[in-house]
Amino acid sequence: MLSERRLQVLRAIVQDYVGTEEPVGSKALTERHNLGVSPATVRNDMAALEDEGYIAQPHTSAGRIPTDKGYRLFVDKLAGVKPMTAPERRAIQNFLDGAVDLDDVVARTVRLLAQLTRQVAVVQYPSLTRSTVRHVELLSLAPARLMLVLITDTGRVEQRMVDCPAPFGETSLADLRARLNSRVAGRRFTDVPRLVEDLPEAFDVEDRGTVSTVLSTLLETLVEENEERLMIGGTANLTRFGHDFPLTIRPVLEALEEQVVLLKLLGEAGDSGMTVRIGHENAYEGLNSTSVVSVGYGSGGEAVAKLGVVGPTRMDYPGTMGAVRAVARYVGQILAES
Amino acid sequence: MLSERRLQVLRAIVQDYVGTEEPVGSKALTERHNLGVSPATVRNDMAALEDEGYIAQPHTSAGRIPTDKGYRLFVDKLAGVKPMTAPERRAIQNFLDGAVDLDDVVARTVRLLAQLTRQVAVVQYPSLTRSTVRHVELLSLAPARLMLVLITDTGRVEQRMVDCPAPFGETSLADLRARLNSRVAGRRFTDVPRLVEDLPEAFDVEDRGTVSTVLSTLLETLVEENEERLMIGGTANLTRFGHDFPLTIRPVLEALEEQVVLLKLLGEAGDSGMTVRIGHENAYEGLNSTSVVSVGYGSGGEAVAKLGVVGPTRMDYPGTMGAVRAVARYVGQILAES
DNA sequence: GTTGGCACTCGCCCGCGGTGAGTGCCAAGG
DNA sequence: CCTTGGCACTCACCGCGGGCGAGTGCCAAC
Repeated sequence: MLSERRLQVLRAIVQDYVGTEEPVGSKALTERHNLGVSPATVRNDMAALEDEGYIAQPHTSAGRIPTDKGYRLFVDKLAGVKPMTAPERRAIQNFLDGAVDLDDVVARTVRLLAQLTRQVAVVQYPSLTRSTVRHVELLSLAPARLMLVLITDTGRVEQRMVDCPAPFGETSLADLRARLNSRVAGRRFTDVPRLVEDLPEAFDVEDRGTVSTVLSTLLETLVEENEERLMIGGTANLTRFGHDFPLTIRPVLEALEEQVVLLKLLGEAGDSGMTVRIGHENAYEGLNSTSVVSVGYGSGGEAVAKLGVVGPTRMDYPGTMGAVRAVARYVGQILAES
Repeated sequence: MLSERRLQVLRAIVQDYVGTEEPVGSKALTERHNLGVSPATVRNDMAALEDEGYIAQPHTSAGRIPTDKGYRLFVDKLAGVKPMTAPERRAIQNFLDGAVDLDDVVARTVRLLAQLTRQVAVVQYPSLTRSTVRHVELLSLAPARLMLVLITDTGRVEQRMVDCPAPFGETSLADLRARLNSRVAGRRFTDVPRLVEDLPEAFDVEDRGTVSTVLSTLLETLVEENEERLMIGGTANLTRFGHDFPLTIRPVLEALEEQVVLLKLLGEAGDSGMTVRIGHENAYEGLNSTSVVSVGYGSGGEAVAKLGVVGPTRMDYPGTMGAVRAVARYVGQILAES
């Protein structure tokens, strides 16, 4: 177990390194933080911290930098979440309040997060599986061609074309529309399959084919759109990454373009509370020198999607976590209002 | 006017520089291209080309690199568009054929372009103003709350909430829906305002407020969504930019996040045929060291939107132009089919 | 107009020593 | 046992100078 002072030394190292981006030595530490001990003592502590794997030196006779393990300890035990200041909170609210629709909310959230944290922001669209159906609409485009429109409680809209096996009259269409909505409106997406199962039986034999087709298209939409979308922004902040550019930045950009990777990343994070994944804790290799801070957000108490930021392991964790948490809260409020 | 051989020398310089990324000298030129003259002669030609501003030397006693003006001449007079090979064409078609909806078409197009050109791809969503209305749908969500759904011939769907000044009965709703569609279905978006102008007059006095609200929401949608969306991809290719990284790449990433800038960029390009903007020809300062190759695409003979790539001025113009043109054609086909 | 020769320029590479921040170790003191 | 000052050592970084070589411009000859 590490003594209290050694933890303080680790904290000081992390803070200084995050600020200066340069390996920090014993002398600089004692000068900038009044630890009440001499550099020699700090050196002993640093040696101990290095033995335990919390810090490392890039090369002999240089200062120390935190390891992933060091950051982990820092985040878990040594640092809190820095709350936003009142003006910041007002700015967040004002900025998000101007949004006109769901796309706009997400777009604004991304910009905001990127600006606040000066890092790459990732925002997942509210998930379909956890939402409820607001309305299902059926439009007749041609005698044997329908359009199915699905509207969610989060304001998301999905549409699909349906080619009918047989012509489908306006009366039948109105009937189907009414029955469908009475069964699924207000219900969770996951419940829909069960709720519409026996619907074809209520129709004439000649219409059953079409009804079945419509239903299977609806179910497909639920499944397909379960491959959720997300929006990213602030990639220009990657240029502040470090000195050894191309090699660090390239895999990150590649990862950011692979939505599958990002979704998995967000998905792996815990469902409740904020998750911080540091360096090699990220399963995806290209993100081994980055940290991901993510949190769920939603209109009620329940999270419908996640958002977060991707930045260098050398990041201001308390500040970043504060910003992420605050933004998630306000987005939740906005969604609840609309 | 430049002699034929001098043009050939310029062409050779561009080709070599694009290949090697290093200033090219007279000796290397005569070795790699059989120009039939000696290095000394080429030196004279190069001096002339430099006088005219087509090439420049980064510093005294180094090889030459093309200037923006040099690239311009190369693109206009010296290079054609390199057609895609048959296997490439098949690959493009196969890849795009798998798309399930408009979003997917755009997403696939971006990936494809980025991969083919190894540069940053930009694809604009088919524009609303140039499209026609397929269908307008009105849904009653609450007694005084409607949802307006607009479906375009390109498969795009936009939705808006409408808060009615007064309750609106189902009969009136069906009436409005029918009248609206009979007037605007199949018509161009730009014609819609004129076509619905006198619609409120056909309704009872108590409904006119709502009808007007619906109509103005519809018109707003047309205008607002005129701020078109686009999708970008392949940003990881920016890492292949050059040696002086951060300074070059940062403004480009910033420009790419500013959709307004990109849209303006695409908008400025000519409406028909392929446009190449080289270096300082781009109005936006951050893109002064990049070239933008863009072309319109559309389902019929008419362009409904644009797509293109952004890359270093030192790019393979014939190959890039070939890829851009080919992709635009196939996307047009896909849109026409659906 | 083309060519070979030639002197010149200048960026790049490499090895050099000086500098200084930082370390590890040790012996002395609380 | 922990802390502290002292001290020798390491090594990245910086600036300097010289050799190298690709590339140039000029010129005289063809």
